[in-house]
Amino acid sequence: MKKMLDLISAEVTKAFEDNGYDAKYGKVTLSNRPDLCEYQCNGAMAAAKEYKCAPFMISDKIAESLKENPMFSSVESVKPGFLNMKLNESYLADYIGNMEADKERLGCEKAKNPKTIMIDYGGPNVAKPLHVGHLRSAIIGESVKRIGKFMGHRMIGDVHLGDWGLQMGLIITELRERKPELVYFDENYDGEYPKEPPFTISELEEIYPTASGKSKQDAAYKEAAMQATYELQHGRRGYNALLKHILDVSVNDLKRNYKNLNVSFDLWKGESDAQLYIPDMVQKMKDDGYAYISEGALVVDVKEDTDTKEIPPCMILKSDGASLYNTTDLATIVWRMKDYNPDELIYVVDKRQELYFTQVFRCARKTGLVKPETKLKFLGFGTMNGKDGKPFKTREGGVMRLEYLVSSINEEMYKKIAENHTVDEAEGKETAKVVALAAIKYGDLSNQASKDYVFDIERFTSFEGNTGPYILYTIVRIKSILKKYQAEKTMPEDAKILPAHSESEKALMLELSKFNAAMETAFEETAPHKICAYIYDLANAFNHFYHETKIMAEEDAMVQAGYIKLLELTRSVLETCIDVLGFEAPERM
RNA sequence: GUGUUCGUAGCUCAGCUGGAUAGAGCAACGGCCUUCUAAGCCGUGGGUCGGGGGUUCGAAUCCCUUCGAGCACACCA
Repeated sequence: MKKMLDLISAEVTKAFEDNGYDAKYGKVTLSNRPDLCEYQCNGAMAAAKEYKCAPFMISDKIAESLKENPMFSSVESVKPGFLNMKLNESYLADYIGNMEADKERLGCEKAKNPKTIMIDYGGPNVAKPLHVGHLRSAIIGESVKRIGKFMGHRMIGDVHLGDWGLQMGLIITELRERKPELVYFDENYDGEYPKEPPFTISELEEIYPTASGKSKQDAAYKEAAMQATYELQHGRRGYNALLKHILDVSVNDLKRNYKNLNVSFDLWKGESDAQLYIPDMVQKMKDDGYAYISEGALVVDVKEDTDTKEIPPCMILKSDGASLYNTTDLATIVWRMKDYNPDELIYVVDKRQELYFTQVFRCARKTGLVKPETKLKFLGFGTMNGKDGKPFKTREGGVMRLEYLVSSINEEMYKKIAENHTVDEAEGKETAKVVALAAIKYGDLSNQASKDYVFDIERFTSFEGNTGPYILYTIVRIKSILKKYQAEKTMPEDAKILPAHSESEKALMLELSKFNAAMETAFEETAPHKICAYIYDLANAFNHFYHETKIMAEEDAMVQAGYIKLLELTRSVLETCIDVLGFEAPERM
């Protein structure tokens, strides 16, 4: 279905043309004065200059032309040259009826040219627990992925594990100190390595920080870890077998954690998967004359004339010849292009890495790692701060584990539920989990991704006003009426959505009609917060309607059936939206 | 120092491809549950959109300047 604004714009544009004015002035926008009208066109004021006459002379003519148009219930030309329009109720009801009939898409067309888009989010480190810093990437990335999928694109989410580098050497070294008898450390061993890992996830999570601490104190220990890293990266069998165990144990745990957040990845690739591609890539950069030695390191210049500041070159290899983060990220682009040939790559990363990614993107483009038309997008997000405006920490000042954060919010939520209703404990806990996740995700996504935001647990668990729980509550109310209707009545065969009987019903319909535009905009601007803003408006419109209209008490069966259809559509739209945001609604709350 | 992002109600945030009276939520105050879930609805108070200039018929929005804050600036990731 075409977007409502486009349909209206088409009519208004035609009126401009019929009166001899340029089509470009016919653009219609949502009204910013809902008390006066629903839609407005300001083109007459802009056109006044070109046609050298008073703006209202133009708007008067346009209004006259549109007077008989069945699309509108009123068209007015006002003061300097505004064109104010209200939609005809029957026209609107038809539009909403078509949305309701389109169960799958709810009037939102899929992209005409579907793209393959790879999205890099998550970025957890192996052997380290997820902490609050990983939350935003997961939440935002998941939502961007789902929005793209809904719009018909092929979205491929890659977790991009941090599974390479010194941290692995550290773990191996510490393990060797503790259990030197393990076969992995016997260089002469050439048999099969055991299938069972020599540690559990909790041991692993304890080993890493211990090793990291020791290496800072003890130079010899650090040297050993670096040596282990080197040997690992140069194919020592036992170490690679250990790496596999570390990965397995860690990834299983990560999957469990992400599942709790309703986040999933199509690919569980890591930095280690890119290593294979490094030698050829580096060689090619040298051969093509892009890479050269500067201050001992191999670099590629990425300066551009339009830069307002000096952009340092992109470093490919350190002066000791070792690879670094850049190398891995570039090599990751190599396999992504080779295996998936994406039209676009999106990185959902902390915004502090912006300069770094500018370098990587330019280098990839310059050296031909990607095609000229491949889009590379940096979606930087801001820091999650505590109530004091400083980076979120535990009370003791440490990094807060994500699992801990989530479970403490779950508990708070359960308390609130238990206060409000008498519920069976199992159901209450389950509901608490669902509502808590909505609170966390909506709280994050309703802010612009690029801004820092304050994560205030109290506010998030208070669930009043513009929050996830408010949206869920609205859905639950709708479900409740629908259930009741289903139990007591049968929907007439020819039931359909009727022209609005009240202002609040029309307002609800107008909000519903914005669905396709909201989804499209959110995709184009990779802006989940626009979906949040939309469903908040929609939920408000519904709640106004709800309070004014006694649906189950309605005596006219056709009118009542029309209401029910309207509610079904409202529920579908809300549920589709929260689904792309990455959470869901319970049956009751 | 250079660059960059930002500064909107007491607090947390929308609005920013220029439009008519700058919007929400929280907090404060006042109404609404014998009636589809009051996690709701209705209402009141609260603003020199950091300051100053400019462009324009018209600026929170665009440009310049200034003050203030955050962040980043090649061998970490």
